[in-house]
Amino acid sequence: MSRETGPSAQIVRVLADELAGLPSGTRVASEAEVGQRFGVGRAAARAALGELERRMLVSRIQGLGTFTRRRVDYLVAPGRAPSWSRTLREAGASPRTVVLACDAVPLPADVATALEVAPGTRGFRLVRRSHIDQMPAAWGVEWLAADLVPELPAALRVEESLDTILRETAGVRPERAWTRASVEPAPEEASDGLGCRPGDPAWLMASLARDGAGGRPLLSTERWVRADAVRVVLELGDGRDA
Amino acid sequence: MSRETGPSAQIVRVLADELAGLPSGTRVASEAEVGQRFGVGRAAARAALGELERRMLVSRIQGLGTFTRRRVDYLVAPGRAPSWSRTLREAGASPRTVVLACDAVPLPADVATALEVAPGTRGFRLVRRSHIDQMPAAWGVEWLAADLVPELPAALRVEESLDTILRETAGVRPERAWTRASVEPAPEEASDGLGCRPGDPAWLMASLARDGAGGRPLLSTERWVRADAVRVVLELGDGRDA
DNA sequence: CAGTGGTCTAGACCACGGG
DNA sequence: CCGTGGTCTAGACCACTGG
Repeated sequence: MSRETGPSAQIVRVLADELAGLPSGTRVASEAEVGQRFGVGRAAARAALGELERRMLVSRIQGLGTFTRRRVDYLVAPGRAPSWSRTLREAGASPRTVVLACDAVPLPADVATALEVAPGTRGFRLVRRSHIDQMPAAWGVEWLAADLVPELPAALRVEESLDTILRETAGVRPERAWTRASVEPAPEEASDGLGCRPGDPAWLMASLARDGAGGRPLLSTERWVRADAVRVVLELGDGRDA
Repeated sequence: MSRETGPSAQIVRVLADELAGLPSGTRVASEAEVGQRFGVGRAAARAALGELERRMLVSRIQGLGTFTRRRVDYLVAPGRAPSWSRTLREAGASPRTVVLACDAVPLPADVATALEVAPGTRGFRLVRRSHIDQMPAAWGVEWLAADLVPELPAALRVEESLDTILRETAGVRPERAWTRASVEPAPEEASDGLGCRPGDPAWLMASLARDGAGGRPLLSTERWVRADAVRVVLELGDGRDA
């Protein structure tokens, strides 16, 4: 263990230690600065910084520089509220969500089945991107029947949280009924929405929320979540164990 | 979309298409061959092959070459059997597990608590590595009380599957009671066991199995699973939804 | 031994973002 | 405009694998 394969491995270790204590968004030395400091060429310095990015310790932005980044914990477990906004706020982050599209359309067959309504029922197709500390972190499509919140577009201009809108306007209590999650290299469609490069690891999460009172399906979502922005933790259990 | 940032992006697309149909383990062109074929230098060819590795389409082994690789699906859901071997065999893979350590020791406090026995109770600390198609895929520690299978070391020399041993020797019916899973850059400890490089994305899965009849805790595990070897899919749900 | 991937240097041009 | 990261070339040495 701890084999040295070259100078850059040592640089990675030194920089990773130094970064450990810094707040999120702090500027990190540029490739040229790292090269001068450790007496290596640009390629070695670049390899070291690239390794830090692969380990999700920094983000590198062309034209801007390299910055420390934190991963926010996002616990998904039965019985927990399905709200992205609230979950992240409780974790100390400042989530922002922007609406990219909010179209009233007939629900496609598979969505209608999941929402337990007749195919072709009017609904909303919502495409949104969520940011954490100004960085894109999640992107995806959400579907819901139109009769739940007929004035959804107007409501979204006032309140970002779909969970809150459903509670206060539709008078329902959304609960996580079903979720499927995995990690995939982001396809181009997703990396565009996430502002990352194709192939970067990302969570693909599909879920269905039901009304706590009555059990009516409320919301069907399929979202991509950047793995370098959110540490998704999934918990399956009978509740007896910590 | 589909912006061209350089020759290597095009090479990636071409090679990814060609690889898509090949069986797992097929040899892929070397860096030199790719460079000659596409008329680029070794750096560009290397970048393209590295990108394919990042996308989990190939494995690259120093001194050997580059080979296609498949990811095996591993569905984790409530009610599903917790057996690694059986789950993967059903997925069409040939799992092998080697025992790295099997020590009879007093169970440490946290494990004893999880297994609901008195601290210091005699138990087995099992360290194992699992392979899929001869490639290391999982590694980790498993704990169980010694009275369940007093002859565990001998039993493991005959039967690889801990699930089978528990069923046939201890007469219990292991069921997944609790699981926590996330994805982390593999720390050095884990990357050694997994035969990958530190920082490669890997699943960290902790779980507890209970006896289906009686509910006694049987097995507490903490395993690392290579994300490029296994496509872990987690499902939380009430069973009403597909 | 030859061939593979892993690392590095030196130098170049480009794309991007901010002043 | 300058500095940033992204890409590329040409060339070198090394570590590892198999025959």
